[in-house]
Amino acid sequence: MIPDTPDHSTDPAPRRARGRPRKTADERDDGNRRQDLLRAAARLFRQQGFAATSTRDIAAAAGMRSGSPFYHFENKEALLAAVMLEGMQRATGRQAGAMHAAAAAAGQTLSARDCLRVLVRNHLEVLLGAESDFIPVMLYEWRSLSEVQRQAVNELRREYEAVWVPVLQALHDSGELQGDPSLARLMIFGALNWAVQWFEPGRRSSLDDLTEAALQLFLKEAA
Amino acid sequence: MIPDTPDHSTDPAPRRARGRPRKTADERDDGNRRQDLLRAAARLFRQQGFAATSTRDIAAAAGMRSGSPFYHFENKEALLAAVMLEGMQRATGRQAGAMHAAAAAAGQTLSARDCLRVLVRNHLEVLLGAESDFIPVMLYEWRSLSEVQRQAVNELRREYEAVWVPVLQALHDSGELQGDPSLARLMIFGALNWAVQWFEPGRRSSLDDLTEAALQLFLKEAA
DNA sequence: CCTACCGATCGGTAGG
DNA sequence: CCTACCGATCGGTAGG
Repeated sequence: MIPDTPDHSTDPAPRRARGRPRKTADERDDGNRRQDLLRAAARLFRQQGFAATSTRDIAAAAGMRSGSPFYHFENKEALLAAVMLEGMQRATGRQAGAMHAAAAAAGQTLSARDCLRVLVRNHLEVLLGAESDFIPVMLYEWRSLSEVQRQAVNELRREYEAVWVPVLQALHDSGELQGDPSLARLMIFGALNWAVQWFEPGRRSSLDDLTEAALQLFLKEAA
Repeated sequence: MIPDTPDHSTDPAPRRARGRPRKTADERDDGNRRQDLLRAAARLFRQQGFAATSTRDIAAAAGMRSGSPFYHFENKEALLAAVMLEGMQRATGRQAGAMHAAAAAAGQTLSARDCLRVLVRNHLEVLLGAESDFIPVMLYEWRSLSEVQRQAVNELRREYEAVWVPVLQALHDSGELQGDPSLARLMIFGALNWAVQWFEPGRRSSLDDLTEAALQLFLKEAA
C-alpha cells in the first residue's frame, strides 16, 4: 500500500532494538542477504516475468526496504543476469555430478542411451524440481538481458549443452537417433523446456515418467 | 520524447486538413484501425513482452495518439487477449485448410504419417512464417492474461490441438509413435514451439528441413 | 480518435 | 542496509 514507508502500526515502541542483528566481521552475512535477494528475484521473475516484477516486490520478499537491492546489485538488469548465471552454474554442476555418479554406479562406461537418460533426467530436475526457478527464468526472460550479459550467459549455456553433443552423435552413429543431431538437440531441448509450461508436480506424470516418455519418443531401436 | 504532445515543428500550417481522412459510413475503417492496433500490438508484445510494451508504443506504431487504443479496447489486457484470440482463429483456419488441401491433392485418404507432416509443417508456418507474431505472443505471454480470458483462449487452443489427437493415436497404433500419445503430443509441441527461440529465417534450415527433421526424430518405421 | 490530464508506480540515488 | 526522495513513465479517462 505505502511501499516506501515502514508500517509502525504494530510497533508501539519504535526505538527498541529490532530487525537487523549486529553483524560481526566473522559472520559476513552479506552473502546470505545477496542469496536471499537472488532467490526472491528468481521466484518472482518466474511467476510474473522480469518487466512485471518491481524491485520493491523483490526487496519485500527478501525482507528489505525498497532501496536496498541496489546496495547488492547495480540495477535491476544485473539482478536478472545474476539469477541466470547462478542458475546455469548450478545446472552445469549438477549435470557433471549426475554423469559421474551414474558412471560410478554402473560398471564403468555408460551406453549412449543411458547417458542420454541421465542427461534428460537431470535436465528435468533442474527445470521442474524443487528450488527450480533459476533456469526457467533464464529460458524465458532471455530478451530482457543486454547484449553483453546475454553473451556471458550464453557461454555457460554452451558449456552445458556441449555435454550432450557427443552423446547425441553416438546415438546417431548407432542409428538410434535419426536426422541431423544438431537439429535433434534443439528439438529435444524444446520438448523438455516446454514442460515448464504444463508440468504440475505430483500430478499424473513423475519426472521419471517424463524421462522414459522422452527416450521412447526420440530414440529408435539400436540397429 | 514528449509522448503526449503532438510535434508541430514540421507542421507550419496547423489548421489545414491533414491526417485522418473523413470516413464515410460505407468505408467503416474502424475495422482497419482495430486491425492496425492488433498487428502493432502483436509485433511489440512479441519483441519486448507484454509488460515491457506500453500502450503508447502500440498507439505510435499504429499512427495514433496515446489515448486512442482505449477507444478500441477496454484496456491493455483486452488488447493482449484480442491478439491471442485472433492468432488462434487464424491458426485453426489455416490448419483446417492445409489438411483439406493435402487430402484433395493426394488421392483421397492421407496416411497418418502424411497427416502429421501437414500438421507439423502448418504449425511451423504459423509459428515462424511471415506475419507470425500472434501465436508466439499466445505461447509466451500466457501468464499476463486474467483467468477468464485464459479460458477463452484455452478453448480455441483445445480445438486446434484436437486435430492432432487422432493422428497421433493412429501413429501409436501402427507402432510409428512409441509411448503415451498424450505425453508425446506435449513434447512434440514443445519441440516445435521452442523453435520460436532459435529459428532464423533464411539461415541454414528451412521450414521444410525442420518438418523432415521433426518426423525423423519422432517417428519409427511402420511395423 | 485527439487533447489534456491524473494518480500511481517505478528504477534508482544521496546521505547516513 | 534504511530513509526520504526525484524524475520519468505508465495505464487510463473526461470531454470534445
